[in-house]
Amino acid sequence: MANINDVAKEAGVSITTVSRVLNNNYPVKEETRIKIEKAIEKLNYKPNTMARSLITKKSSMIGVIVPGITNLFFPTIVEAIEEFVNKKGYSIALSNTEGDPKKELKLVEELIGRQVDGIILIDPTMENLHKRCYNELSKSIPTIIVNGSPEGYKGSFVCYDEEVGTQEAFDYLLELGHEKIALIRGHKSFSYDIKEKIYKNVLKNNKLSYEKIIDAGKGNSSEVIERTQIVVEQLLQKEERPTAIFACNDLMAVGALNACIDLGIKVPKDISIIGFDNTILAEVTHPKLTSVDLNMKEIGYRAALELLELIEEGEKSRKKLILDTKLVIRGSCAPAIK
Amino acid sequence: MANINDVAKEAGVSITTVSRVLNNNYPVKEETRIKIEKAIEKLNYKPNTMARSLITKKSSMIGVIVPGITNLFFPTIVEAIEEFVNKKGYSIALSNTEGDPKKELKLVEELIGRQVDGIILIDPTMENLHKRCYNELSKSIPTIIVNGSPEGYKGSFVCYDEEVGTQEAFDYLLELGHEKIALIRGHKSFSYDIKEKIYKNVLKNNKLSYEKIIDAGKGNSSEVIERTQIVVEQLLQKEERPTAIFACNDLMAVGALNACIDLGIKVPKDISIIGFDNTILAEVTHPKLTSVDLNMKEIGYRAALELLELIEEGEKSRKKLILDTKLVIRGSCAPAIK
DNA sequence: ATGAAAGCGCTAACAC
DNA sequence: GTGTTAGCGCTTTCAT
Repeated sequence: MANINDVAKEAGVSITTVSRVLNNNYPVKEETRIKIEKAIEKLNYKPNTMARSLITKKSSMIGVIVPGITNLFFPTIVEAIEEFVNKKGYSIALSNTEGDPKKELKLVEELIGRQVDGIILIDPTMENLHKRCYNELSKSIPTIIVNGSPEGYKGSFVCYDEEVGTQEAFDYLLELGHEKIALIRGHKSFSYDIKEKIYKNVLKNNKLSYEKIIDAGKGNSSEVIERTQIVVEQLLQKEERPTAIFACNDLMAVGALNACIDLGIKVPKDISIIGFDNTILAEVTHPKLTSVDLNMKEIGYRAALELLELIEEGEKSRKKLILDTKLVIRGSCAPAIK
Repeated sequence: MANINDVAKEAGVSITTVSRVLNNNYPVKEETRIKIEKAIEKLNYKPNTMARSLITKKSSMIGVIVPGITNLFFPTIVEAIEEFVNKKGYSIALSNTEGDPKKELKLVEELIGRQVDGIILIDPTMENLHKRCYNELSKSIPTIIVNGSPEGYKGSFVCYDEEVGTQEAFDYLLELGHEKIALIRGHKSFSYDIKEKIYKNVLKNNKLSYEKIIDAGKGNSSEVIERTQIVVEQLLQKEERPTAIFACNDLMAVGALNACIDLGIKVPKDISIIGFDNTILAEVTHPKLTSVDLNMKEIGYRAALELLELIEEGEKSRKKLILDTKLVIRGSCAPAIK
């Protein structure tokens, strides 16, 4: 690969002058500029970003860390980040933790070694968050945490208000007259815990005695659908049936829906099902799922926006951004049958 | 940020020695090593990957370019790439072209400027492919093209055999006795064209006179579902109805399915629907969709494997890898009613 | 308007 | 086993 020296030689000028036309930051005689541009063209020269970054201390790279690219809503966040950041001249380095706290930490180190200008950490593990791993980090490099429990984290973050969104979903079910509501959740995660907490509050505050919490196990891909279907079928064959099911994500809602269809139970006439995350799945089922929208696109956009501000204007103060969720009403809920 | 000089000073040795314990490539006295390790720890020193790469001419970065992260199957490929490559000590830089040929070219240049060790170009635009934009590229830097039409491209690639997969799907419908098959496709793309070609061949070879090609328009997200639903509803209300629908992707298959459900047409009893791509959508509908699996995970894995081979062992010869597709039979197809 | 030279943080000859 | 030094490709003073 040709370097700046080759170009300078080819054009018969010094490397300084080449650098000047490259960066267009000092006056260069039109004639010289043209000579240099021709040389660049001829040699197919591309400036070495790394050498440049070494001096300028700016890599124009943003590190983005996700727990899993195939989780249905992360691509939306990542796309929004990429779009915004790219317009401002940055690229993204994407890493996948697979939910492993150790790998998460390792990847952060790696990104720092690569001199990224900032890091967006999407849904980091509770473990690392609780160990306060990221407080120091956020002081040494611009960092935004997305959608983690902010608990104990002293840096900037953007998240959705899971509590409010959950509450809104339950309120909707209550309005429809449901008194026997089951909750489907997955294995340990802050997100499930908080929903369970609200669920229990709702039961208490409304003096509802029916309480059923079902665990659909681990994972975020299609196997959760099958597993949910099995446990929900068991639930529905017991004597006291819920009139509504609150699923902690859309995958579980689909599983619940399939269980109903297979048992000949009509949704929403006999049972209402409400999902969470409002992924594309909610638009695919029949009936379409009523689901809580997390506004992932906006979250990605805001995270990127805040990060670039942090990078370009320095940390003025910690930013906490809590975005609204929105209940998207489709066809999977109906008034409770008395 | 501390640098190697700071560490050397702190430990009272030369930077060379520090470099040696960092890379663990030359013998260093145990005592000295410990001193240095302590200094590294104390200063929270992380080697600057860029400076290192400048010398070694190796960035350990792989550039991955996709037309859209939110397309349902790209995350699967990307994840497979990330997983493999990461084990071998590489990271990935991910860019999104949004299907724009200009942006695609720009992003390639950018990655080269960043000194990536190799590039995986997923589903590049026909436009750039036809302009032979990537023949030179593949000579100057290890490059794998995934899933493009290899036509005219002289470098290495891995793709699935769309023709065979499509043929297999049609054969399956024929076996089931279908003679009136409609095709739903989207706007111009190699992938749609090839399916249409096979479709027409099938009709000709089997002397089938029913021919219906429906265009569901652009895009790869949920709006395609709605649009397909509308056009399919129109189709089904005409006098001569197909007994089977071949959808060029799962989104379109879902749209077709929804159209049937809304019109009270039973799937698969009255109409069979076959999808393509075998995304998670195929497992979500009811009935579940019979769909052609493209083996995206394997594709990602093989692309990464071939690329690293290219990088580490040099280009021995052009590799063409054509992977098998697999028809996944679920519940959306049944024998034709006569 | 242009060039010479220093130096970003690191590795790799080469000495000792 | 350790240090000195050159230099990767570039930007940036400082001269001219």
